[in-house]
Amino acid sequence: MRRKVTLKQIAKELDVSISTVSKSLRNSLEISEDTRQKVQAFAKLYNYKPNNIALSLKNRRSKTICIIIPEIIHHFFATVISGVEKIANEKGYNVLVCLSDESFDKEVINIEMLANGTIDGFIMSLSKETQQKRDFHHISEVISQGMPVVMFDRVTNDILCDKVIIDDALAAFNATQFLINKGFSKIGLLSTVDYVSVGKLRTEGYINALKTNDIVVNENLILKIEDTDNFESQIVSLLENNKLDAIFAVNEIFAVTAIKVASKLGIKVPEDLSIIGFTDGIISKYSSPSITTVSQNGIKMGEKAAKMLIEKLEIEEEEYDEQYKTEVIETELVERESTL
Amino acid sequence: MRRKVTLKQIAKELDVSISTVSKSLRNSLEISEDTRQKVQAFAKLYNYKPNNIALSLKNRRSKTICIIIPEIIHHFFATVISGVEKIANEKGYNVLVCLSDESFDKEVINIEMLANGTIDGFIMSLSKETQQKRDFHHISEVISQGMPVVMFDRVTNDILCDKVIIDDALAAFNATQFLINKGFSKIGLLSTVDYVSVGKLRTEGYINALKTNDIVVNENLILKIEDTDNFESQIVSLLENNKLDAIFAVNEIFAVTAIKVASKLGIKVPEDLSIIGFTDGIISKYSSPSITTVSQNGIKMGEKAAKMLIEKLEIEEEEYDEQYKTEVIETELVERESTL
DNA sequence: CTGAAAGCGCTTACAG
DNA sequence: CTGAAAGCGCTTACAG
Repeated sequence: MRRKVTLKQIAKELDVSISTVSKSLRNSLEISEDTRQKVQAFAKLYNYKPNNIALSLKNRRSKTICIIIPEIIHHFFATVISGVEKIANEKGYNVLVCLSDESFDKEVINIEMLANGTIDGFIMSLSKETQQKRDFHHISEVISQGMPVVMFDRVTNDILCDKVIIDDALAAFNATQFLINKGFSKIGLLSTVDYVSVGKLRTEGYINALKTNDIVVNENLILKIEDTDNFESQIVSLLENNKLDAIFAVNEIFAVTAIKVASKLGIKVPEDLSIIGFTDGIISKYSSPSITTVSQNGIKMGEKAAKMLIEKLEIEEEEYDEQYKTEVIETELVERESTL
Repeated sequence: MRRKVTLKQIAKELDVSISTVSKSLRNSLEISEDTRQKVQAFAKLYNYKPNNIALSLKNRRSKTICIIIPEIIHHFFATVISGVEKIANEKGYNVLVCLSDESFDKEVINIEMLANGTIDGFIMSLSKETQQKRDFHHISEVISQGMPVVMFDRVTNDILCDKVIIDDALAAFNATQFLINKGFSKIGLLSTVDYVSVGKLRTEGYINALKTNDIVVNENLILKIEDTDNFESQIVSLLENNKLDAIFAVNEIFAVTAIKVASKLGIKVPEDLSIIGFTDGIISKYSSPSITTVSQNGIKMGEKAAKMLIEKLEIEEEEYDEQYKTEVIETELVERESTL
């Protein structure tokens, strides 16, 4: 077991100073061609690689960014990670992925643990619990210390920072309108509880679409699902008690579960019931029937978020003007088999 | 924008030495109760947090580990991450998640980038390309420098290190036997190309089960899928040209696609065709019909891998004996709707 | 009880 | 052209 070689060791072996070694390796013109060659050859032989921790300390930046997501089960978040990774790696940054598991405490711990030099900035989507508590002190704390933060998807107006979102209300409006255009009027909604920002916005879009088309909003057709574990029975009642034409679901888990429930009740999708989901994930793609859905383009969101963050990181201190932008990424409706 | 406060600044403010501040904060008994209190109060007020990078440099360990996975689309890998995160966080380690995207080069770059101080050890599953090339120099390099590596799932015998696997051949044998016990003999196999270690082993298990039961192995019923993009048509031919009783698929994407194809061809699952998949992911759970599958217990694999890695990291240098273990995690067959 | 010094591994302004 | 020194932020053995 051979330990990693350091500048010091090379200097000793070659009987020159550490400075000379360092400069040689960085191709400084100060150093004679001769020594430079000698040092570089030796370094190569011993496979020298600078210690990144030492560089981080010296430069006061680690070239690592962290993305915090609520859970990995939603494929959308996985695609955002891919987008972030892509841009970050292109620009020479590492990406640390952290999971908050929808927990406020885990979010706080992650941030506090990493904000002390380990990483240069955060990209994050709020956990459910954080959105419910509306406690964002851990985030404002970090921002006030000069660490850039970019929020995506589940964001809050209470924090000033760069954001990458989609127009959730508009996308939901369009999806609902799509169903209305097919001639449907008894349209059910499977949404989350209201404190989840995107759930709330998507619900608004749905309601707006109905109102715009003079369809009476029937609260009985709206399910706000709190617990992800046992909502199948709620959907069963919804379908049994109402003769629905269509369903709009705010994520793909809800959409695919609606399909399962329908098939058990002998309701055919799409013949008897059309279903639109949200997020173009693997479930929507591989489900039978495959699911018509609002594509969020997580890759693009991730790329954009990473770009914004790195831009902030590489800006000169003096020109840092605390201007925050909110980028809205386009969505599109991907038509598949679950709608007529 | 208030920069993070350092020991130096506290020392200056309080007119004591840096050593005194450091010791006070670490509750050293050397320091008088009085100064200790004073320093701690001040530190709290200014929300002092030690700089982790400086600590890493000093301690020559970063308390971060890295998990490299081939792709995040397979839910199995996501569950392994959860397991690793859980144990790592309990033990005060950060987790860096890297994606190799099944690419050899990305794997090499990730490892080289991080092996210089940023992280203390790796947990990894080999990329397809790496398994195909059989080039593991980047891994042996890192191991020879004294950095512990734990491989999981897609491993190789060419590298000596700790490993966490399942008995892929046995699990496949059992799944196939399960189908045979139902009275099926025309059983198709959807596998990967042979260089993917787990695909090969699962294929072996399938073949063994057939042989053990004196069923002739028919190569026409075996599909070795190379490209994940366009294999639907291959499955179509398989089903059209052969009257199958059942299918064993080595991952859930293949299994769910078989269901889709079957339903398009008017073949009913499970009435006309039973299907067993591999990996208990969200697709298997939410598919209609839901899929009977071999559960790999990714959480447990991740937990075990993290435990083994951290154990190696925290062992005293002298007692480090280069003993490598291979842990085999139990699998189980989860029966759902896709089999009779 | 307090502090100066050395060191983790590096870079760079400065002196010679 | 080469090297000693200072410094990034911390810890700790040692001196006083």
